[in-house]
Amino acid sequence: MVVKLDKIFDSAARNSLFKDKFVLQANHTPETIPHRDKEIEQVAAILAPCLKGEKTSNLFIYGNTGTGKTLSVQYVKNELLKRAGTTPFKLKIEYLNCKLKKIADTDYRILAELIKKLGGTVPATGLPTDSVYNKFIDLIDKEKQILILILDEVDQAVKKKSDSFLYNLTRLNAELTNTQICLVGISNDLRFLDDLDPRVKSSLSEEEIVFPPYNALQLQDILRNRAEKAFHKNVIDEGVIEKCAAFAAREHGDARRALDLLRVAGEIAERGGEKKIKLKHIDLANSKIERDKILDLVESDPKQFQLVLSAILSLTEKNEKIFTGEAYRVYQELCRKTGTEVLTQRRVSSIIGEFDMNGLITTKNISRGTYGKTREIKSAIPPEIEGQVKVVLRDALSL
DNA sequence: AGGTATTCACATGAAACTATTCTCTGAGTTAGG
DNA sequence: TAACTCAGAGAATAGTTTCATGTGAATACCTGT
Repeated sequence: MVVKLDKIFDSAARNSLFKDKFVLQANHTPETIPHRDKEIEQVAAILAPCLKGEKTSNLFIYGNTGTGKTLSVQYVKNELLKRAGTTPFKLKIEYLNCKLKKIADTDYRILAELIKKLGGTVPATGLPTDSVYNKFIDLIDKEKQILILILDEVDQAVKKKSDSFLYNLTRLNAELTNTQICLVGISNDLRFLDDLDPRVKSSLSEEEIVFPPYNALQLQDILRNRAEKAFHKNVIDEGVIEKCAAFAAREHGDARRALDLLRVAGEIAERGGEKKIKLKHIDLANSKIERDKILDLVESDPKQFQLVLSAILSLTEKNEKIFTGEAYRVYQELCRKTGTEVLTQRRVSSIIGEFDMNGLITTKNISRGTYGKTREIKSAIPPEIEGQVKVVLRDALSL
């Protein structure tokens, strides 16, 4: 055993393809952001008045995941702060990601987090929300300053709660005497603004910027840029970058996805003891990412969901087409075996609906005449992963 | 033959219920003055 | 005496059940030829 491990460690140390893997990680901030000049300029133009001590318009930014929204805004933030040292008043810019669970998915938590970032303290729990608001107001209104709040993934914060939080924030300026607040909302859901209270909507989106997805050529640039720093020279085979970009472009131009792909491909090549990243590694990486995504999803689902999925998978073995009724019967069987309580068909039906949403299965409503109307269920899990999914399910359910 | 009525096996929606998590209030505690 | 802490009451939420209503077409049942 020891000998074997030694070998592994040795080879890992010897022929590392990576120079700096961190560059490919999602949270890395590069110095240059290719193909976003126009957007960055727009953002900067809108926020620039804050350098003169004026209140800027609230800004709302849309765009799919991996289109550089967060990156661009962070970049502008840093540039503004660099300049801010020379201004006669204070300029503060706070960035907050509302999606991080357990940190900021209720207005209380978001406020608590903001207060913490601004140097105040709040008990983790126990205070009424209004008093936290007041504390927040006190804290920022103590001195004359301009505060820019960047709320990343605002849609998440609003989806859970109501939009009252945003409403309060937009009205905040009225209560402040010294400080001016500007809001920058970032969201990847284009429809998000539509089901917002009109008052909030108009006030939050005084300005709007849309970040379009990257096309394949732009993705190539981005990848080349980063690959140069991430890998040693000449480790990337001909066409690899192009293929990476093409894959990611298919996925709505998601740059994050492209970088992941390249990184995982690198890891696979390295583990295989190869000196170069080849085209086949991209394919392998693609299916690995896909596989991990599915396995994660399956693993983190609640037990009842796993039971339903097990039922569907065990039926898939036997025949191509599955109907809700059959699936429900097998599911009941499984519940009895595992000693789990049986959910109603109504619920199982909506669980199946959720699987459809996640892309684990596909369903189609069909009518079978006298034999009723039902959903035709097909597993969308690639056959080569199915085995692993089953193992995960078996472990989780201790079958 | 051609038309329409029925019927199946669920889908889909809305409301009600329930267990768990959050928020809030006031009593008790601490610490500073 | 003001500020903090904490337990328990009450509110909010997520997950589920119950009840109600809808649905497309194969089949059964007419109806007049």
